[in-house]
Amino acid sequence: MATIGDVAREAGVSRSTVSYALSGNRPISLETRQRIDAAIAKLGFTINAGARALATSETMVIGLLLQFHDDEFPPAMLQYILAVSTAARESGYDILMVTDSDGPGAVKRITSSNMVDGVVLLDVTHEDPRLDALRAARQPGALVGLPRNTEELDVFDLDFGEAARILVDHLYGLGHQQVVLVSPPRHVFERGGAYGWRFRDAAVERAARYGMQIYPYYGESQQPGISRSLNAILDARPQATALIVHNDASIAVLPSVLHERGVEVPRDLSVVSLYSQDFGRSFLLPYTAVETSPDTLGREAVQHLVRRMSNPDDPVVAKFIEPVLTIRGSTA
Amino acid sequence: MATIGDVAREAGVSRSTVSYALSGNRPISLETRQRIDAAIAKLGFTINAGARALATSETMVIGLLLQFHDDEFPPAMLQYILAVSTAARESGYDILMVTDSDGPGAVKRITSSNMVDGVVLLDVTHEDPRLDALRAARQPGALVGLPRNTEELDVFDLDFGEAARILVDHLYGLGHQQVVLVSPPRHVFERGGAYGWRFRDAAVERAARYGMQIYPYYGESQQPGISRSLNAILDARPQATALIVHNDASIAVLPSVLHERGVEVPRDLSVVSLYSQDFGRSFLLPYTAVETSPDTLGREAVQHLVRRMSNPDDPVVAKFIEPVLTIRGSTA
DNA sequence: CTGAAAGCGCTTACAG
DNA sequence: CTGAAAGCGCTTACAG
Repeated sequence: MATIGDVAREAGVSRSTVSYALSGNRPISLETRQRIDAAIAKLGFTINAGARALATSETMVIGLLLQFHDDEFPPAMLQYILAVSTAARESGYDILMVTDSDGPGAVKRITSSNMVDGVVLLDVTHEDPRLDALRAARQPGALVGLPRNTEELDVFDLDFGEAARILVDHLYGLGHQQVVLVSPPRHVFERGGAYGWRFRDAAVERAARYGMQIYPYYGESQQPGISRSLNAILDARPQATALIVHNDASIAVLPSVLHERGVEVPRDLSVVSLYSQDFGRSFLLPYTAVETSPDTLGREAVQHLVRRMSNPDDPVVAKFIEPVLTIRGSTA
Repeated sequence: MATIGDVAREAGVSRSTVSYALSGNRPISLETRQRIDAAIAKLGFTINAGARALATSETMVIGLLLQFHDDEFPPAMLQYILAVSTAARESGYDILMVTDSDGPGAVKRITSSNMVDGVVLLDVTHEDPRLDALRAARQPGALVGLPRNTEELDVFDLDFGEAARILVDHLYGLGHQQVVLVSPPRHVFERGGAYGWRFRDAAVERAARYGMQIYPYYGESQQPGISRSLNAILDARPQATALIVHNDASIAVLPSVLHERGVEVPRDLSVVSLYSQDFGRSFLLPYTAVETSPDTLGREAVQHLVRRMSNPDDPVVAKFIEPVLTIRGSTA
């Protein structure tokens, strides 16, 4: 492999001049620049990323930490991964994707060995064990999901409380008094997926204020449990006129469950949910829903992370994406 | 950050001794080793991955190249990603995940800048433009999917031809004479997804040999097109007694389509398909099917890649995973 | 506008 | 069993 020294020799200049020509960090005369460009082309030179990283202490790599839990729904996760990856490239960064089951260990490993300039944590839980490792790291991090203690950390998430209020308001405005809520699986709550209770608690509180009856249930994440649980819930609350589904796996299955029961939306039952547009298109979900915006979220997290790398002392950010309701005519 | 020099000073030994203690590349006396371990613990030393990579020319990172096409089904892709990531960690490697839309450019970028020791390409097409870039690289690669020209490259894929024959044989053995085949979307064929025609051509040929009628169709990948196309296909071939579905998005939707049509499996129609067990569990697919084994495939690709890194002159490998039929009672 | 030299944090022949 | 030194391929103050 050609090195910067080979290029320098070929162009008849010093190595530092080649380096400066590459980085643009100081003016180079047109003639010199042309000789260097010619030498680079002739030798097929590409800069060695590792050597540059060692000299500059910048790897131009962002760590992406994720764990795939059985109670998650794959399509949703992939949306976040792609959003983060795309946004990172747009800022000139590559993605080191780490899926170790030992999350804290993974954070420590990639940060303390200086493999990355910063870290994005996906699917952050209430008491996420990775956070201490991240706080101890010299690299900054950006979280997707809301932990109990956000100290020192930049946080990005949908405003699930507001999402719940928007959906309850929407149903209340249409006169619904009896509403069933299907939450994420119990497992998600147990491992601290705060979006579960943030949504549920806000929905319950809002409904109470209006004097509505709301019946919260855990949904399931794996078939045949999903269909079974939806049927059981609907059987248990025949008087309910509306359904709020905050559960990716359940909403994906809902159309066939309702069809099988002979329930027509919105004639027999109003349905609202939360999911991204892409997700809805994959699964033919014609429901009025709050957009979950994994693209926006992933992109914001990366962009803020990149900004923080250069401005470590900026104030900590907690950004909650404004929920937007998309009316699709599934309520009456 | 503590460096190897700090550790050496703290332990009262030379930097080389610390390095050798770390790598285990030469014997160290017990006493020295203990002093070094104590110093490492005291200083919280972690080796700098970039500096080590520069000195050894080994990054311990594998590049994972993928592109997400609209005509693909997210859950299947995520299975490959996780399999590759897990297998890599088991061999001590991290994953640099690259999703650039410019695939060849991405291969060139990460290989020529020495960011990775090897590359896994997902979703390889018949005339994959990334292959030339890979052949030009000094790092080895492993492909998942079968290109026209496999020269110099290690290839891993399911044996789709054999999978087709197994399914046709199974239907023939049960006496079926009129069979509909739903292939991947037309787009997949057009961009060179060889698994589409490898399966279809083998199925057609096998059926012809038995004197069976087989009717191949392209499926769709996005709702509402998927349901619509399945209905159109079934309408067009009322005489067919069996359905072979080689299309992730279509098989996921099939249960609800058939239910809606009042078709009972296997009483009214026999159904066979290809999908992984995990995939079937996510979508409640009770069909007799060939297992697609993304886990095995991803793992094999990584393990061979790691082997090739140390043995660059081993003969090229083309490994086609043996299809295994899982009987789930959806045929009669 | 350009160059010589020190330094980033490691590894590994070479020597003892 | 251990150390001094050169080298991996860059960047960047310092000097002119």
